[in-house]
Amino acid sequence: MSVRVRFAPSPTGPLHIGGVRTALFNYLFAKKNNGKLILRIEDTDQTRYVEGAENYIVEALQWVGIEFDESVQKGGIYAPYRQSDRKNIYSEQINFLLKNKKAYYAFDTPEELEQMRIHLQESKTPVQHYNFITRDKMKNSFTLSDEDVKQKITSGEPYVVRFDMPANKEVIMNDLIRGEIKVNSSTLDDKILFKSDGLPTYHLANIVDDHLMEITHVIRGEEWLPSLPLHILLYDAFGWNPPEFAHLPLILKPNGKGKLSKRDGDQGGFPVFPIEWIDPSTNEKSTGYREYGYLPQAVVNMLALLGWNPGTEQEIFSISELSELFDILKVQKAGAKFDPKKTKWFNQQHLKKLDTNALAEIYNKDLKTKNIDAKFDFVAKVVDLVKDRAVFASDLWDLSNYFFIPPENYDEKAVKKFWKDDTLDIIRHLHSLFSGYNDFTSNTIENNVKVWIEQNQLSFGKVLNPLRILLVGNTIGPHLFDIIELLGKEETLKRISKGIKKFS
RNA sequence: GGCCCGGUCGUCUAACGGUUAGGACGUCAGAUUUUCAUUCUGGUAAUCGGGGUUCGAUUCCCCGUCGGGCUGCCA
Repeated sequence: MSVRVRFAPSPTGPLHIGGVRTALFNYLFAKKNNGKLILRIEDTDQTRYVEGAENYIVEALQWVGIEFDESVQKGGIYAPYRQSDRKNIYSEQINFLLKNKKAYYAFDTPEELEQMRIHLQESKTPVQHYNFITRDKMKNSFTLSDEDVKQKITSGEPYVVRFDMPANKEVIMNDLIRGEIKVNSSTLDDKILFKSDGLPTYHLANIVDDHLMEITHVIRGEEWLPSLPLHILLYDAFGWNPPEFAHLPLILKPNGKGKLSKRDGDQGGFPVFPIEWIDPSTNEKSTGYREYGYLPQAVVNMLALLGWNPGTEQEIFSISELSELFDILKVQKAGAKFDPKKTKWFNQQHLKKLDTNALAEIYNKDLKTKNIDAKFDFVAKVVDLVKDRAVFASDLWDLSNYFFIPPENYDEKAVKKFWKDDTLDIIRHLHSLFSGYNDFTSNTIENNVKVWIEQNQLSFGKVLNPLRILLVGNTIGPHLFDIIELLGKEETLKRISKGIKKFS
């Protein structure tokens, strides 16, 4: 049987970076096993519907490079792929469970349920659930006569359908990552499978769809582990074979206390969403990895190694390398704390691997938004010179803006440190020296200047630092003579003259 | 409270039951450099605690402890 896995997000807001990792692991697993990856939208909670969330999910996943074989957009033979479009399927399936006494009707109001919970809490019962004990005191198929139930339903009274959770049954499960897990069903509850709004809950919908869509492996977050026994029992109730399960460890806050959340990103100054999200109700904007300047391949690399590794000492991978190497059995059991610093390092590494033209392409777009129209060749040369010191593509501007705009001011500290009484004379000499050069290439100028420095018994620092200040505005940047060559004779002399005027 | 899952440097992690417990990020120091950055070299630092099993436990078992998740007509 060929592998079929799914990523099943709920369109209740932007996709969290943890969700992206779950999608990634599904993708890698599918690729590794020559299987298919399905995107299924789980929108059975209409009260939590958020405008734009579904589009966001699709765009975000596309950005990181996760492609689906079947989805709402792409279609497929198991369509529809949006749960709100599959309502009739769930009603049919819930009737099957009802008919076979695996599920039952319940008419308790939210207030009555709340009462029950308070009661159980006060009585300090060890297991505080709507279950085989407490249901005898509630309004449901067990306590009401068949006629009453029928009457209530036909009269339009709201009802839910609950799972008839058996008592004292050892449920033995297997998880690809964690191994065997045992739970006694008496600690579980009669979960609602079908809501009074006519839609299924996640529990019902995901079992029905996974079965109908012939999903072979369910790879999802660890937060689903507690409902695994329910799911197994549901497959059993339907008489279906369950797929294999793998529950991924959670991504934790950098300090390790709890799941990573949006707040952590705001406080720690790092994104937790793949791409920018603007909350439609508050207009609040959250910057994404994309807007922050992260490369998608770096995000993928970082995410893949958060909770998994191939067992070698290699750290930098492309998504296709990961697809080759991925092994679900090697996924870590413990939650992994998110490390913003290492994430930056991953980006730096991938930025370095990027070829100059590709990076220049990105930078050129950036320049255009700043209304700077430079020749591509020139941009590429600039990029080549400064790319080693960039962590983000967005660093490029800070690193090289002086190539496009002459410095307006000179850094005060740098001036104070390097501009001495005799500096102006030296700079004047350099100006006339440069004016005489016809060959304005880095090496030639460097050799000439060095000879001149030695002849006049000056030091490099004394000459080159002030010169750098006039050309760059500060004592930073790549090899000075490379800068000079790129700037060209005319521009170099212009900047020196400007400096002479300023300091005269 | 109940149920479930976890615990190797600060962080991500490696280690057929036998290793001087390895690598990476970070950090610190040094080297290189006209500057900043890069780069290079080196240092730093860990098996949660207690019992077992074993000739020998990071590794297997039990207890404790700590951490996390779940406990909704949410997913």
